[in-house]
Amino acid sequence: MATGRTHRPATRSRGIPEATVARLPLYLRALTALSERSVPTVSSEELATAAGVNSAKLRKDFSYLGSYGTRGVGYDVEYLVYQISRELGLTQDWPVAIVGIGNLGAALANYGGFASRGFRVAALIDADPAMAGTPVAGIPVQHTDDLDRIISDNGVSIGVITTPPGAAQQVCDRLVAAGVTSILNFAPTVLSVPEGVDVRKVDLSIELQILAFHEQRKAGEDASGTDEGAPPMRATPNGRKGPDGDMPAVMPA
Amino acid sequence: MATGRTHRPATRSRGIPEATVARLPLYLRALTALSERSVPTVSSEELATAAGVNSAKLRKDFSYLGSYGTRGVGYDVEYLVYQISRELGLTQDWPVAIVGIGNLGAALANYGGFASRGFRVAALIDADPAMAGTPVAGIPVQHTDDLDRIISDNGVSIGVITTPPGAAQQVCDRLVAAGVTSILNFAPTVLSVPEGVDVRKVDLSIELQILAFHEQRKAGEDASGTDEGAPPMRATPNGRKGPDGDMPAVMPA
DNA sequence: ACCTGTGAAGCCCTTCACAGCC
DNA sequence: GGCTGTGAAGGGCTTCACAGGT
Repeated sequence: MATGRTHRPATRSRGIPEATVARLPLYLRALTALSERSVPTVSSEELATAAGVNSAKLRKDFSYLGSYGTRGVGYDVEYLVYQISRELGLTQDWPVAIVGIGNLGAALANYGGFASRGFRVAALIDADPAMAGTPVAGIPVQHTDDLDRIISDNGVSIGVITTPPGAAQQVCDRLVAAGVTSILNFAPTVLSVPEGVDVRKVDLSIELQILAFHEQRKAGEDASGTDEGAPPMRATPNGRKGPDGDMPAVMPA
Repeated sequence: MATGRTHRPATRSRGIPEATVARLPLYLRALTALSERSVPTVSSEELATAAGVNSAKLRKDFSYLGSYGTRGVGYDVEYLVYQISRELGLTQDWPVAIVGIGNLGAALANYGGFASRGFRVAALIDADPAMAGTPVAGIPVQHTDDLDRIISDNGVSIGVITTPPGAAQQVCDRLVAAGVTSILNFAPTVLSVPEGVDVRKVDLSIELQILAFHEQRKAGEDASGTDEGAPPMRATPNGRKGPDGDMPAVMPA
C-alpha cells in the first residue's frame, strides 16, 4: 500500500501487477523451504498449497515473470528461487536503517528474518541522547542529529520508522531529504512523501480493528441489539439512517 | 487478508466491501484527532486528505454505512466517530491474548495503541517455563500448558501469535481449539485454520521485499545488467525465457 | 454556492477452462 | 496422462461526474 503525496495510480512496474509482486515473497518462502528439503521440482498445485493461494493464481503470477515451468512436470525449485529472488531485487544487499529504538524498534533490530533475505540492519537511530552508543542487537544506537550522515555513509535507501506517531512525519522528511526512497512505517500516522518515494505501513491497531469487525459479525449472527453506552446526538438529525443500531426511531409499520 | 483452509470468497459481510472495512480504522483515527481538537464538522475532502485517500472513495465508503452526512455541510465528527466505532465493533471490550513473549511479543504487550480502541491485553503466554510469572508490561506471563484455561477464563476470541515460525501452527491449532476465532499472525508461516476463523498476517520480511522490488526499479531505470553471482543452471532448458536478466542466450537478430 | 450520495464507466485482479507441450 | 501457460469471462474496487439536497 503505497501512500504518497501524489497518488500514483498503482504503478504496475514493468507489467508485473502489484498484487503479484505482493505474493512473490510468499512463493519464495515456500520454495526456499522446498529447496532446503532438496526437493527438485514442484507442481503449481503443490506450491500453491504451500503458499496458501490457489494454483490458477500462482500460474498466472508466474506467467508475468516468464515461462519458467515445464509442462507435464512442474517448476524447477532452484531455478525459480533464483528467478524470483532476482525479480524482487534480493540478489543485492539492502542496507536498512531503523529510526526509533523503543520496544518495537529493538524487536525489529533483533528480528532474524531480516538478514535472511539480503536485508541488513545498517544503522539504528534514536532521538534519546542517553541511548547513543548503547548497542542493541550488537549495533550501536546513533543519535538523530547525525541522521543525514548515517544514511549517506551507509548508502541506505530503505528506512524503517518505529518512532512515536508525533515524530514520524519529521523523521520521514529527514530520511527522504537524506536520500531514502522507500519507507516502512510502523507509526500510526499517514505520511506525506514526495513522488517517487514508496511508503508501506504496518499498523497493528488497524489489523485488530478489522478482526474485531468480523468477530462482531460472527457473534451477532442472531443476537442483534447490543446497545451499551449512549450514542451522541446528531447535530442535524435527518431522515434516512444507517441499517441498524441507529438512534431510537419510530418504526414504520 | 484472511487466509483460511477453505478459501472464503471474500465474504462481503452484510454488504460492506472488505476494502472499505480496511479503511474504516483510518477514518476513525483521523476523526478522533479532529474530535480532540473539538472540530465539529468536516467535509469529505478534508477528512479524505487527513486519512490519505481521495474524497470520492471516502464518500463511497461512507455510503455503505448509511447517509451520515449533510449535503452542503459535511459530516458531524462526533456522530461519525460513534457510527464507525460501532460498525467496527469497538463499542465493546476485546480481550486479546499474545502467545510468544519474545522481543516482538513484549513490544506488542507494551504497545499503547492497543488499549486505546477497546482492545485489552488479557493474557501473555509463552512456552518457556523460566518466563512464567515474570511480568511484562505489568502482565504476568503464563505457561503454554494452561493455554486452554487462560483463553476460556478470559473469554478471549482474538489471539496474537508472535512465536517462532516452527511453533505457529501448533499454537494456532490450540488457540482455535480453545475458542479463538480471530488470529493476528506475526510468524512467517501460512496458517491453516478451519472455516469461520479469520487470520490476518503481518510480515515484516514481505513488506521489505515488496519495497526492494520497487527500489530496484527506481535504481535500474537505465543501468540494466547487474549480474552478480552465478545463476543456477536450469534442469530442462527450454525456448522461451523471461524478459531479461536470464541465462546468457543468443539474441535473435 | 456548496457538499453529499450514487449510478455508470473503467480498471485491475481473480477464476475458469482449455489449448499446447512434455 | 499430466501440468503449464493463457485467452476469456466474471467480480470487485476505484474513479468519474452529476443529480439531489441544504
